[in-house]
Amino acid sequence: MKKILDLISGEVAAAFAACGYDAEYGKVTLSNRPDLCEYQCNGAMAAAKEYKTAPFMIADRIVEKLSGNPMFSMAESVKPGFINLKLEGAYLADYLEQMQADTGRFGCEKVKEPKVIMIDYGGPNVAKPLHVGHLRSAIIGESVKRIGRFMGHTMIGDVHLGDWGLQMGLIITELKLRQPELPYFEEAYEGAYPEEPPFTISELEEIYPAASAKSKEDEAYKEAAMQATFELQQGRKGYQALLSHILSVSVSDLKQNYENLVSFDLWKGESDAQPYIPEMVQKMKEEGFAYVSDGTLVVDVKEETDTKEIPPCMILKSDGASLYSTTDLATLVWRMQDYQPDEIIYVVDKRQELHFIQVFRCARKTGLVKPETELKFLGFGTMNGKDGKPFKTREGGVMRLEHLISGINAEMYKKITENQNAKENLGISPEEAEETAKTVALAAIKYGDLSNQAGKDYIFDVDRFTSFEGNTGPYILYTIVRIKSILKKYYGMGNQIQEAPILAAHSESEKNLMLELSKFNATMETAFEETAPHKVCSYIYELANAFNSFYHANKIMAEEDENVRKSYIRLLELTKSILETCIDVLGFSAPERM
RNA sequence: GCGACCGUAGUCUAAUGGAUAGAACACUGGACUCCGACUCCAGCAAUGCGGGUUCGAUUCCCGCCGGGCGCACCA
Repeated sequence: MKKILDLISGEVAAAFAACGYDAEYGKVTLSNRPDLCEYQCNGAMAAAKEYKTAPFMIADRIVEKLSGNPMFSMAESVKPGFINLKLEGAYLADYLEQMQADTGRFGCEKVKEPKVIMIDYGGPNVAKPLHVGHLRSAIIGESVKRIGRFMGHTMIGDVHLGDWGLQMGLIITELKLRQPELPYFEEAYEGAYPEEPPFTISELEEIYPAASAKSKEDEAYKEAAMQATFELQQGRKGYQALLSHILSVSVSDLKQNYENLVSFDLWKGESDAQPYIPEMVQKMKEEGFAYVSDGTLVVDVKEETDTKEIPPCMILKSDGASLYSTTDLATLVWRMQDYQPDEIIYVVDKRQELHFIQVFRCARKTGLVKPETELKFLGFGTMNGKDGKPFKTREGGVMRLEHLISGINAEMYKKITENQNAKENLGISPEEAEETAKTVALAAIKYGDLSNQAGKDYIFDVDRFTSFEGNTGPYILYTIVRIKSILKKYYGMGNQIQEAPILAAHSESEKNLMLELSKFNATMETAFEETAPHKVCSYIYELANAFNSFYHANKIMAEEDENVRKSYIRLLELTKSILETCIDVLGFSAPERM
């Protein structure tokens, strides 16, 4: 289905053309003065210069041309040259009728040329617990993936584990110190390694920070860790076996922690890029891109238009070990080979932008990706606490993700049960309350994050996010639940709405709701094009508001005119479907009651 | 030092170069005999400073002030 703005623009553009002006000037946008009109066209002012005519003269002519057009209930020109429009109620009702008939899509067409888009998000480190820093990448990445999928693209989400750098060397070094008798450290060992890992997840989580701390104080220890990293990368068997243990223990733990939060299509890591490194490096050398500088192997990525010196992209350290850039580049090798993506989106902390500029430029220069493959850096800001500083526990440490989530679950559970006891007793059992609390808590967290522009820092305020009032996830869910409740009651009384048409609006609040509903397809499109989930959030907030205003201004079940009543119910159905579709692409869902 | 980013009501946040800068929280005042009042309605209140481009600037350009960030052998 065409977007309503395009349909309107079509009419207005035709009017411009009929008056002898360029149809391009007929572009219509949403009004920014809802008190005056619903849509506006500013083309007359832009056209004034070209045709050397006063803008309001042009606007007057266009308005005259539009008079009698069944699409509009109002078309007027306002000085200096605005063209203000209101949509005819019957036209809008018909548009919604078509939307509802378009099951599951509600008027939003899939793209004509679907792309294969890989999305690199999550980025947890093995052997380290997930902490709040991982939350944004997961939430934003998941939503971008779902929005893209809704638009018809093939979206492939890859967790891109941090499993290859110095951290692995640190763990090996520390483990060797603690359990030197293990066969993994015996270089001449020929036998099979044990199947059971020599540590549990909690031991692993303790080993890494301990090793990391030691390496900062003990130079020799750090040397050993770097040596172990290098040997692991060179394929030393015992270390490789240890790596698989670390991975298996860690990944099963990560999967558990990510459950319900996000779902990755691929569980690849940096280590999966290792097999591609030697050949990639060799090729870069042969083709003259890579050269030795200060003992390291680098590729220049400067460009003439740079306003500052962009350091070269480092491919190998002076000891021959690979590093961050190396695995990111080699990861591109297998991604191109296995999936031939048209685009790759990296959802990463914005502080890493320079690194990705280097990697992207290097990949292009050395031909790792096709020239037409788009590499996009979607940098997100820091999640701060109420004090405006990076989010910490009360003690000042890093907050584990599972603790953050369980804390909010408990908070929501409290609210739901308190409400049960206080005002409306819906007969929710403790078990249902617990499930519902999880659903609402997830919505609170995700909505709180996604309603901000990704690139900006934001304040994670538990009290605000979990509130049922204001621009919050729970408010959206409440609205959905309320609609479900009304519909349930309506159908429960044996009512049916088959064959009932959606009627033109009878009131301002109803028309406003209908106008909001009609924006669905345009919202999804821009949210995808701008990789901006926050646009979906502000849309559903406005839609929820429009619904609640309508609800208060009109009696739905008690409406006397049966046709009007049925039309109202159809609006509720459509509102519910669209809200549910939107929260689904944001990555959460609504309970039956709350 | 160099570079890029950000600066909007008390707080938090939105706005393809357009009209009177839009919400939320907080605050003030209203609305439940009724479909879920965890709701709704009304009010108060903001573009860091100074130039420039434009018919028109939160938006584009320049300078200043303020804030966090990044600058090759961590990831």
